[in-house]
Amino acid sequence: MEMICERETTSSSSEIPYLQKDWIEAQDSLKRNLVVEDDFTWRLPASSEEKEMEKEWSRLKYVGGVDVSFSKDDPSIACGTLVVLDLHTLEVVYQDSSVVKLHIPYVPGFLAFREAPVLLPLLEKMKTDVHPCYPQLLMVDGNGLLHPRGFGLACHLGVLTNLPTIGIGKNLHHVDGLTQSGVRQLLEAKGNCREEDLITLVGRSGCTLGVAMQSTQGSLKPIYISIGHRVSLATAITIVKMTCKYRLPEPIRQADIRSRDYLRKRLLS
DNA sequence: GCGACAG
DNA sequence: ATCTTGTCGC
Repeated sequence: MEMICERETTSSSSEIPYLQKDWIEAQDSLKRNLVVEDDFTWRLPASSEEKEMEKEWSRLKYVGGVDVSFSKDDPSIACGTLVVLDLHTLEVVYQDSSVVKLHIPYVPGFLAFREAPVLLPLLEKMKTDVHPCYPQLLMVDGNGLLHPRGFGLACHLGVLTNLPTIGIGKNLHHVDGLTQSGVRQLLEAKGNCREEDLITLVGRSGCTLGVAMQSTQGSLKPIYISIGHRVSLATAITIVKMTCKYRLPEPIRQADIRSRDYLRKRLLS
């Protein structure tokens, strides 16, 4: 005789309500290790004559980017991709992908539990191989502090890998009273919280959660930058600007493109 | 109660 | 995330 566990069937918003409690605990637990200030050994690239005087290893050079794409036929088939770019040339110097079957659904606010298991092995592999291009900083397609509990995918990956990370969102996650229309209004009103091509995202609580940046002249649609781990917002903005040839910073864009190509090649879809 | 909700 | 063609423009 086996016990039949009664499943929750009244909730239409989630198939697995009992797990979310565990997920929230996990996020709160990991968040205790979160660092939201500059905390790294390298410095930004030299811009002038000081170049000759500096040691190469002390400068930020290897910037990683991660993304996950999905099969159009089978949405549970995912391809995680890690790329590393040379910050100076913005060329891809390392690339790795892995196709896996996912069993965890996407639930807003819990993206990390779906995507981190795909991405972490790619980073671990590089680290155990002591690869010379192991990233000094990681850009993540997903938010960091800009999250319902202040601990999005970028923070999650940062804490688990102990890497400095920056969160990049392509759409605004409505959090702490922030809305797309509100952001658009601020973008148009070239006065208040706006400085040049970016506006600070301050939630109802008064916390600064990130910035919306019009990274390219041609695109009205901003990208949303937030702290991941061990990088201040000001530094995050500086680094994102250094890598934006197009709307998305190159590490994210390249991971995105190559992830999709890899899946297409392997599944002929 | 209803709608909103990163990828 | 993914489904989708052409098209306007530098």
